[in-house]
Amino acid sequence: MLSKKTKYGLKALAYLATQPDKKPVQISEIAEKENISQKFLESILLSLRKTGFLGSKKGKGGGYYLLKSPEEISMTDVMRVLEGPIAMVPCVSLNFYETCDDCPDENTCSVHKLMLQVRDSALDVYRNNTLKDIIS
Amino acid sequence: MLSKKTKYGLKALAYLATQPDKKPVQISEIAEKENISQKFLESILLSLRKTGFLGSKKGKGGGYYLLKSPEEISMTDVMRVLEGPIAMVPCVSLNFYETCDDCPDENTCSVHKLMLQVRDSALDVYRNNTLKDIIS
DNA sequence: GAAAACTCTATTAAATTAGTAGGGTAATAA
DNA sequence: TTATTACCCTACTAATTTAATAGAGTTTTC
Repeated sequence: MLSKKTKYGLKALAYLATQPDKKPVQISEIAEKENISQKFLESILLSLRKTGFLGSKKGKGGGYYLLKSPEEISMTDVMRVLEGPIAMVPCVSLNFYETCDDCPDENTCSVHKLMLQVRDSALDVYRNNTLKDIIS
Repeated sequence: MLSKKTKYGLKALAYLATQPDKKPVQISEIAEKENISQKFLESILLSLRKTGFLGSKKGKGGGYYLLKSPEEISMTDVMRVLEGPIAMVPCVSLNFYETCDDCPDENTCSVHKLMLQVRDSALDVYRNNTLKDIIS
């Protein structure tokens, strides 16, 4: 299940991407328009800023804005930052790999075999979508 | 993230699928070989029996066995029973559809658009894999 | 210098997960 | 028929994660 954090983060990014110019948008505006708890959104935007997706400007007339253009923002990167691993089990994760403590051999594990395919198919989707692709 | 329930359920099904004949296999044997808590496995096998994947036999020499041959068991069905919805958000779920309370319009929702593709790609994988395909 | 807006820390309520405990019931072989 | 084996069921719980909420603090800009 997709976490609210990811959902809200994606919506906020999409909202910023539809802005005509690069003028900062206030948290309160995004929160209201996208029906998101302002405080929760605050922490999400903060993490998107720390990971290089957003810039922020303080003071009057401040807010958040995209650091890159929407077509340069890959869903792969966004999902990894917001949701974490794309794989459904750590033993098939590219960026968050871990061995399973219960599994004696990955190569003969049926779960591994299936989840590898699921990961690849999900990666395909994310790699083929930038922020520009998903805004209406 | 894949739940342990699903993981264990898949492993148990795979274990049963590799049995030479259709002789019932005891819970204790599967639990031991696959490193699964016996009691937890018990509840998982029970749900697989109630949903028509497994048959069981009581008494001495009893246990669980597959009701169909491995190539007739689709991962789509298994995943839906063990893990629940394949979609990451209810608004793109085929079997567990729900509207999002926060979203005014699905058709213009970026999250919806992206998750629809993810669901379809996952479904593709599950539809193309039977139990037979994932056993080594 | 005051208002606007971002930043940070801490706390919490609810939900889910992954078990654990323990007894009860049914079927089979001997 | 009787002992054993193995399934069946309910209830409880510890740990973790999620989704906030509260409130104070800091920085910037007009």
